[in-house]
Amino acid sequence: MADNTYQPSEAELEILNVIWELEPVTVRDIHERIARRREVGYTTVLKQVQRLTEKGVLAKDIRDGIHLYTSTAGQAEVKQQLVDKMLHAAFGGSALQMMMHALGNDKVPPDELRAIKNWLDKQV
Amino acid sequence: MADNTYQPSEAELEILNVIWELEPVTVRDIHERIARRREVGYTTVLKQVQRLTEKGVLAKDIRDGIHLYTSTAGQAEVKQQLVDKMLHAAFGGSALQMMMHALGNDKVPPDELRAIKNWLDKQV
DNA sequence: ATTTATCTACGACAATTGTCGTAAAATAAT
DNA sequence: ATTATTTTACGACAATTGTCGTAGATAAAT
Repeated sequence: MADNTYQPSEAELEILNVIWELEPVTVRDIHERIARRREVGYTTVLKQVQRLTEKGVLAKDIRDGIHLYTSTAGQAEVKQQLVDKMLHAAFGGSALQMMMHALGNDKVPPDELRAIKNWLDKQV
Repeated sequence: MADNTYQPSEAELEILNVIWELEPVTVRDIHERIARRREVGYTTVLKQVQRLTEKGVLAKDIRDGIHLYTSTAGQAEVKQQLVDKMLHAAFGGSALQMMMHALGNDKVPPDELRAIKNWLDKQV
C-alpha cells in the first residue's frame, strides 16, 4: 500500500475523488464521471489511473476479467496533507490567515459560517 | 502587470512570499532569505525570478545598475486563488470540510482556534 | 588599467504532468 | 468461428517545474 502521505496532482485528485466515492470502480466508471464535467479522453483517464497504480496509490483487482480499482490512500489523510502543505507554503502555518482567505471574500453562505462556528464551539 | 489570478508553483510562491515581505528586492536578497531554510543555488532562484518576470508576475526596475524586483500580483488575490482552488478540487467547495481538515487534526493551538472564533463572530 | 569578485543571461536536463494515438487483448454479437 | 466492440497496454509528446553550469557583463578593488 502507498504511504499515507501522497500528494496528488490536480488530475489525480479528480480521479481519487471519484474512487473514494464509488470504489471499487472501473476506469470506465471514472471516465464517465469526469467526462460529465469536462471533456477528456478515456485513455487519458486510463493512463492517469495506471500511473496512480504504479505509484501504489491505487490497487487493482481483476475479478471475472473486470479491472476494478480501489484506493490505498486514505481520503482524510491525503486531504489533510494537501491542506497542511498550503497552510505552510502560503500562510506561514497560520490557520487563521488561511481561514480568512477561505471564508473572507464573499460567497461562503452564512449557514456554512454558522456551521463552522458550531463546529468550533464543540472543539474548544 | 499580470492578471490578478496567477497560480504560482511551490518554488514560485516561496519567492513571492519573500518579495511581498521585502519588496523591492534583489535576487541576492531573495536567495539569502530562502537559503536560510534550505539549500538552493543562487542561479536557481535567479532563474525562477526571471521566469516570473517573463510571465509578468514580477516587475524589474534597474536603478543604478541594481536589479530590483517587485510583485505585480496582489498577495491577497494570489492566496485567495490558491485557497479557492483547493476548496473546490479537494472539498467540493465546502469551506466547512476544509476547515475541519485544517483545524481538526491536532496541532492548531487553542489560541488560534479562539482567534478564529472571534473573527467568525464578527463576520456573522 | 588590470585583476578580481559578483551578477545576470542563457541554455540545458531530468522529472512530472496532462494529454492522446495506436496496437494488442479480451468480450460480445452474429 | 468471424467479426465487431470495448478495454487495456504502451509509448509518445509538449508544457511545466526545479535544478544548475557556464559564460558573459558589471562593478569593485588594487
